Amino acid sequence: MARSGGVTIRDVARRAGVSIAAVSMALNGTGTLSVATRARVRAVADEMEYQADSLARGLRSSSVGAIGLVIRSLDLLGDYAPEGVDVFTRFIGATTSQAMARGLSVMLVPDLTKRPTPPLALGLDGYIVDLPHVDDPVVRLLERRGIPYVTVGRDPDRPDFTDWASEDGAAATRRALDHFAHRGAGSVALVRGAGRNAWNIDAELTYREWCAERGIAPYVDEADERDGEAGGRLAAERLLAAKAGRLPDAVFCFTGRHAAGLLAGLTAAGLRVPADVMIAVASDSEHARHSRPAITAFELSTQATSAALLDLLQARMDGRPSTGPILTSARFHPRGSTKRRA
Amino acid sequence: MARSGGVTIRDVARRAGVSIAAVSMALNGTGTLSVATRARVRAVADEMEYQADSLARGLRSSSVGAIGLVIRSLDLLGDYAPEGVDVFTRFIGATTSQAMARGLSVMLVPDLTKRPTPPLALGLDGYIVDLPHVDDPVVRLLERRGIPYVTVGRDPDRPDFTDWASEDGAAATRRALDHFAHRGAGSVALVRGAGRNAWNIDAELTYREWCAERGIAPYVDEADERDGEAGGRLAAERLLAAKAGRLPDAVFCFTGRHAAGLLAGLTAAGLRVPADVMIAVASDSEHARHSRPAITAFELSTQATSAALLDLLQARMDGRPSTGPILTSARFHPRGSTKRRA
DNA sequence: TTGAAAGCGCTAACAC
DNA sequence: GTGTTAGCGCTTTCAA
Repeated sequence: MARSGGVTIRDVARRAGVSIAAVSMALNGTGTLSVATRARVRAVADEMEYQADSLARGLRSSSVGAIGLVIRSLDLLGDYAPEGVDVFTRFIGATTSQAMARGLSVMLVPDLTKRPTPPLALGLDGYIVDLPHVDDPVVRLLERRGIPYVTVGRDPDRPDFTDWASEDGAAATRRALDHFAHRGAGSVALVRGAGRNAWNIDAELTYREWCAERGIAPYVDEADERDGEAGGRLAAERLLAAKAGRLPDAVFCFTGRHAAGLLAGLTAAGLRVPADVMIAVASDSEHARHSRPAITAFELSTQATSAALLDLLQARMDGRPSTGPILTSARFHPRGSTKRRA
Repeated sequence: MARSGGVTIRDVARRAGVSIAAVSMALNGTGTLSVATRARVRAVADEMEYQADSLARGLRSSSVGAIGLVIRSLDLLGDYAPEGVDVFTRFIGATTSQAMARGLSVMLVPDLTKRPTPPLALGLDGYIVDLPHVDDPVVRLLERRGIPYVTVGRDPDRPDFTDWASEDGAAATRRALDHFAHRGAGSVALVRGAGRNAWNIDAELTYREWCAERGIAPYVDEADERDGEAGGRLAAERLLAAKAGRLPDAVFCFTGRHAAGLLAGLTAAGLRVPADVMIAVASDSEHARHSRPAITAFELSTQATSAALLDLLQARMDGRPSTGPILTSARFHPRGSTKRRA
């Protein structure tokens, strides 16, 4: 008791001289009550500042008015506030604001397949899963439990699943590669993340297509997201070792920290950016903005993506048909790292 | 039913050949059960992947394993993902990560005094209130309901309340002002936010003290946080009008957007920064970093503050005595906007 | 050492 | 129209 302030439906019923059922109906606008009773009950409830306990209500009605947000990349990173990575925190803020506007609360949930399961995690009305990876246990769990969910980026395992929204990664990748070409790059390398998610998989695909179209030999390296800048530096070393004399004219990275590490690694080896090698990154970040030179990057359309996701999720929760997938476009910010004469 | 996956305590009891009470006791380590029974029940529960429904559990035990996070500044701003403001989203990420490490879930809650009350809001175990303002209804509500809470920044109304943590605003303000003085500033103006919170109130106090110590006439202006950059531009106009011939050598702002607007306004009026006027801001942000010149700013120690708050909150929830308040120190980043010869 | 039973606060059938 | 009643899944006396 008392958790919701002491005053329960029983108190209101007593005071209004009706049954608790009448109170419930009056307040929820259900059942068949006379207008008079309904009004009187409402008045009494207001006066007593009665608030239905959402726990108890949820227990009955299987709906608590809250959704969960799982950021798979952070689960894998093992750090929910990584330095210099504001992509996720922005996304969280945007999603929260959009959800609140719809009367939904948002709960940040860490990998809910790990024990102990975060409290309330399985009681939420729905989920947004950011970047599910191949064979993702979180998606499997939600699926098995029948909890509605939508994803950021398609589920790599289920081409038929349409409840997802995402930045248009293919468009961004092409834009970056064209930008390189336009700035005189003949060969372009790619440093993708290690995570088996749509973001990494699809952008690599786009890159390979683009190379094929131009008869360029692709060079794809992979850096672990968890390694952060160090991962980028390792990629630089591998690149230098592999392509010794014939370094690519440009490198496209997927994460800000890799890009920053790559920049540092190449610079340390005596190369000049952008004169010798250009660098661009698929998602803007502190690292991209603060490197010297600043790294050309895409600013994600977080607000639009969040709104799309909530539209999709609410449709799912209400049993309406899916209108997904929904693609949003990132804004391109050319910076010093690609500043060459066209 | 089914909300937690279909398998209930009843199923486990049946399968283990015991009563549901025995299952509850076995799993919670309560009551007096034989070691054998306890073990057997646990085994069965594991095998069935049984998970207690935290809603139902909360209904009985008044504890759901989740805390709420209310960001008052965002409530007032009316926008939960304002552009160029990453202070809050960072804070949310940091708090969530720290909470998860302690087995707590975090729910982001908008102003819970507004109707309709966000679901679950009143059922949470405790709250972190970011920057309560004078006469804050959220604090009053939590107080009245007896829900444990801690605040970021002291509650301006209750000097005796010790369950708070914060950046050391006084130290930062002094540091900025000294930095100005060291760079040759004889007069310094202040542009504070309009919010009646500890952040604004205390920093103004520090500023006035600092001025008094040096016999400098204080100039304090106030810009509404909701106005963003435009608010800073208005402050610039007022400053130009008020101090016509004798402009201050430097201005200290409290928010990144005000600082950026101020910079834009002064520049538009033909003034040069930092040559004519220096600018610094109390909290780092996109605007501070991206302005030209970049604006000298303090990078808040988000992680440390979050950790401190959770320590305090857990103490409160467990009924342990308070060890607050706890102050953390922001890191100073001198940038172009104060780049004058010392 | 165990089980039966009484609720937590609420909603939704079903009687009246 | 309105009230009675049976639970939702769980914890916790209290008797056995």
